[in-house]
Amino acid sequence: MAPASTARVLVDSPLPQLDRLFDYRVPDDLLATAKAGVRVKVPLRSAGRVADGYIVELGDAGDYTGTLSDIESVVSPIQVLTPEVAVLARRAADRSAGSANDIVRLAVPTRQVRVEKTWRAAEERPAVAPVNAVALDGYPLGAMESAILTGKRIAVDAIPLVREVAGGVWVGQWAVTMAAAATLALEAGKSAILAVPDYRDQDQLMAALDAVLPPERLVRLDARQSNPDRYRGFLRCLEDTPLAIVGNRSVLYAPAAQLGLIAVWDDGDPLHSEPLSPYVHTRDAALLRQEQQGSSLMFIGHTRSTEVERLVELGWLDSVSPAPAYRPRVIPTAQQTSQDRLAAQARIPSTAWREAKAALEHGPVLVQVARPGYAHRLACVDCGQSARCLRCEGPLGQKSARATPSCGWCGALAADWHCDNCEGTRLRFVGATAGRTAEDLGRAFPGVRIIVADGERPLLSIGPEPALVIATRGAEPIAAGGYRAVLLLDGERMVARESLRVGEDCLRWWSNAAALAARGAPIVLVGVGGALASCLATWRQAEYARAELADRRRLRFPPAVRVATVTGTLEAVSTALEGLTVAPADLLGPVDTEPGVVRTIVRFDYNAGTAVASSLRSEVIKSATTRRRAASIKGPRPPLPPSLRVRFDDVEPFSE
DNA sequence: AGCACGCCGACT
DNA sequence: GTCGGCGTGCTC
Repeated sequence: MAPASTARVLVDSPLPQLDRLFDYRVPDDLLATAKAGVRVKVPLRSAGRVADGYIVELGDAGDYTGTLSDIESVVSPIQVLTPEVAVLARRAADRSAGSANDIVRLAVPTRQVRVEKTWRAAEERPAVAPVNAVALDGYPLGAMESAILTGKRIAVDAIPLVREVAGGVWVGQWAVTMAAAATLALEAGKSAILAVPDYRDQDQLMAALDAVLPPERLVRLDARQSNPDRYRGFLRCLEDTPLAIVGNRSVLYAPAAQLGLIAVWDDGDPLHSEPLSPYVHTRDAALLRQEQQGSSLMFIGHTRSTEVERLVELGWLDSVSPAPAYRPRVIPTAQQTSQDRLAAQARIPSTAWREAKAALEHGPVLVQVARPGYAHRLACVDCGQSARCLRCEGPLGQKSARATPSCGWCGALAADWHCDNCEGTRLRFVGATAGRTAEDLGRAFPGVRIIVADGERPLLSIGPEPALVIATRGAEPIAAGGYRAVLLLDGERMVARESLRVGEDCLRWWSNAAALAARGAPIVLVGVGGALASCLATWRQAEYARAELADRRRLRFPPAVRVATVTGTLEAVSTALEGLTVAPADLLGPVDTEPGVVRTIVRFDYNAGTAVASSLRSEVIKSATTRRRAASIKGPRPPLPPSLRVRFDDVEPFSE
């Protein structure tokens, strides 16, 4: 067999028009090292002489008929872009009208020559001992085991308790469940990819994994590591030994020997949403990779996102619940004034104050508060309900004090607005109420140790001693043995946020805090009623997701449909949308975002996704290769018009 | 992005 | 007759 002398190369360039494979000839002296997946340098007539890239495949040239250039050099013989990841990058990019390169940049860390040398020098790697799976407690016997071993896709309700995994180290039980699932995959000789939204979750999961796996089976991959650490971990993933690979969203693109399990914790957390182009959400990356590699897939959380609920209803995911069921003791409370003067000053209702006071005899008490400040909104003067667009139910806003209110989603002017609750016609601004301070709260519990945890004062865990822990939502420390009581104080303010996902988010914040309580400890939800409060109290988060999804179907909002936001000059956006001949797709907008820039939201059904993505992708390429007009004017450079930008499945425009 | 090719105004 | 302006298009 003649050695393959043609290589198809993915050139590392952010330009959308270069996002395809280029054919190069492999010169004889590089035949030994020019394997699929290696980094190479290749000449590109323009774009600055030589470009970096990866060999994606070897063998036959494509349909290109010109003379091929030679690969200039092989940067390193390590095959860092594995075939699976190359395919995944292409698919993820295609689905979101982006570049495979942008995904590859998340997938392959920057090269560290020293690290690479050490790794290659360690030729004889010690044989690793087989892994013994640990029992998966708290679920129907065998349900999870068979799902993981037979490549099923499941949506798992986490057990809302904390557990001690080592002397004095406590984690959420979800982490123990995920770690046990990973041991099942490893025992079967397969790798596991475990994705969590933030570093606090990552620490918990690592602690749970440390307790059940030897260190040589465990790899952490995340952006906070130093470059050498990250590259060292990455290289270990390239070895043949199956590993548990832990990280945040980009871990979904890690190379993994014999991938057997993908598990995603708390997929509703917005940190799973990738902020870099092409903005692929962890959940979507997980779904793509599961489909491609046939591993098992597990979404686990205390709440169910509407996206996961949709997949459950489609039969794509099977629901798994704990057995025996455990339900935290949630006490919904109206906002009634406390008898105690200091508690009343801190606006703590009497029920909450009494529960906390009693619990503080025995251990720590968690007080969850909202983050300070939130955006102003318009509401009906008569009944106080949030003002919504009569056409699409989007939130109304005002550009200036005298301007006619308009919809933040579809841009429609609300000139003859009337309240759909009480038929009132007058609007007013609702301002933020001053947040309660730690001092206010502390005064209501004289003599108690106060601990504050928020963005500025992060705190991962605390001991079992009595203390009042005041934490902003999402920053709650884990208490050894669990909190003796949990007060969810600012529910009313959290619910007032203007967002499509506000209900889901609140339920998630409250449920995650409630899961930090000791078994049977009271969890007091203050000042919130309705479906949200009752779903929390009955611990039926899936039911809430079901109702929420039904609403979104009625309104054609994501995730009942998919959306793409198209941003740019009015001219660029309208040209792009004229080219979009796909039905069924409808448009919301255009609305002005900043001077000279408009945004239109394209809504379409899931089965139109491929067509919409490829159509918008070709418009992006067209716009990137033909916009030259503004540069011709002499003198100080005019602000260059932002090129056409497309972002799929972003819910942010529905959150203003 | 860069860089080459290509078709109209003032120059040795 | 050419030198060179930057609009247009391509990159294996």
